[in-house]
Amino acid sequence: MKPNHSWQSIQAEIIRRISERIWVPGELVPKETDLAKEFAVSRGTINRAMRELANAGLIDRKRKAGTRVALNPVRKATLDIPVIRLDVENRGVSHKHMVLMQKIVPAPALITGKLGLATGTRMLHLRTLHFAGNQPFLYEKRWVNQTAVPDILDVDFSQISANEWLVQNAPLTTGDISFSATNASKDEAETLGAKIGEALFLIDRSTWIGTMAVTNARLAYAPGFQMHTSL
Amino acid sequence: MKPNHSWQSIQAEIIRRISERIWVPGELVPKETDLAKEFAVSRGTINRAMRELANAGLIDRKRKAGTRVALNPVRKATLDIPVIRLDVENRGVSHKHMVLMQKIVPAPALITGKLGLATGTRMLHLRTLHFAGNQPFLYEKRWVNQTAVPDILDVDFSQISANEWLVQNAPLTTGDISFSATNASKDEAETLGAKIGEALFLIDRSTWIGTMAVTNARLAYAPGFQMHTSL
DNA sequence: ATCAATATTATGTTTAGACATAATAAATTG
DNA sequence: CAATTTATTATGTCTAAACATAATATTGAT
Repeated sequence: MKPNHSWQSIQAEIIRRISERIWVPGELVPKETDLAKEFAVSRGTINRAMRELANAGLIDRKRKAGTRVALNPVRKATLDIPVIRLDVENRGVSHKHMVLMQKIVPAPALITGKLGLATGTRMLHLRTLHFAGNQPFLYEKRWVNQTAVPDILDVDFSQISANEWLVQNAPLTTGDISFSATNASKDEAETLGAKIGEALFLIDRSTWIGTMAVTNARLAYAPGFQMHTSL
Repeated sequence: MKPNHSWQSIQAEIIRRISERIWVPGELVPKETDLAKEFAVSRGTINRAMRELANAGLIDRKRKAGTRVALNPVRKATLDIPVIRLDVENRGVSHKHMVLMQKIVPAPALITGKLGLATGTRMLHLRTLHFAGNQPFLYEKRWVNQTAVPDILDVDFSQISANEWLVQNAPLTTGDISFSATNASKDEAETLGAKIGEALFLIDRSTWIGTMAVTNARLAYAPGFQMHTSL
């Protein structure tokens, strides 16, 4: 039998029924076998269409209990976290970076705490200023666990930024990110060409390979920066 | 034949091979039929395991050309955008809100511009202060297109916040979000109990149903707010 | 050699059937 | 009646086979 409906068209129809309240939030929707009959497709196709909507939080599915339209659909925004160089270049300007500091010292407790390392662990500390064209774009303070990526000690960071080296050489890390706002310190203001106290967008990211802590980066963006995405 | 490998265990193994560089970025990986043989599963199971990795940007797949490990894996962070009330309650404190202003006036050009409405369009303007426990949490300035959701004019916003009403009554909107940082204005500082100039985390969100603009919300979070997610 | 037509191929989708699993409902027991 | 066991059921996963589709590779014509 040739399919009159692709899983994508069925998914679109399901979304329509939810958005137009033909299927009411909190209520059961027809089961897969019934929908399969209605659309004249196999159950697998219905399952494919619904599975992604469940992942997206639009519907709640439970074995035996059936499928319900979510009461409070949690909207999910996906943020692409590209390499900083590509992030800059995608804005249509050239990227360059400058290493302001590079040393191996015992990391502060704040950092070892976040990464779950012993206090006083000696780590590679880097401060890098990234430029978008001639404008300071991002001030990066990074701590790297030498034990996790020993090769990093041989890297010439004037050639490749630590950010990019790590993405290429320690891919597929797990991690967590937090976004916040902070008033520019004197150091940050001078480095980014901002005024002291000016509001900066801040990303704090810690990454691990398995359970091995790799790096913590504190990214302070120049004033006016916006991170943008669509729903 | 009973499966020795679930699609998830296969996916984990693929991830391992990529992260441990057994499969090198840029290089072709074995084709589905070969992997199916190796893991003694059907091709469908391999496809299921790989498809999600392709969506996640970890691998690039092309018909006939095969599958390659992505050169610059773009990490994707997914942010849950829940109803503000649930966001607060998930932090373990009670939520309440207070409507500070409610009026129907011609919207400023900044707003109509973002939403693609005619300049001077009369819109419902709301200013709402959300509390986490007794602490101001979020100052919301919202513009609503009455034409898109006429029922909103009858809503008692002391009972339900505009945010929650819209999530429930105008679900499945598309939209875009931008995140930034701003220095607290006098109004914002007084409302949120912050100091003038203090750095505030800002979310600006515009939503549409199809091509019909629904609302623009400017959410200024109290100092210290962090938005958190994992990779 | 260059360009267009054709064949090949890896992934994409779908089906019908089967069994697994989790959650509920029903039946049974104390 | 409450607590436990058993049956039921909707979703979750998997298979083997088939056809569709988009790229690439090859062939053939100019």
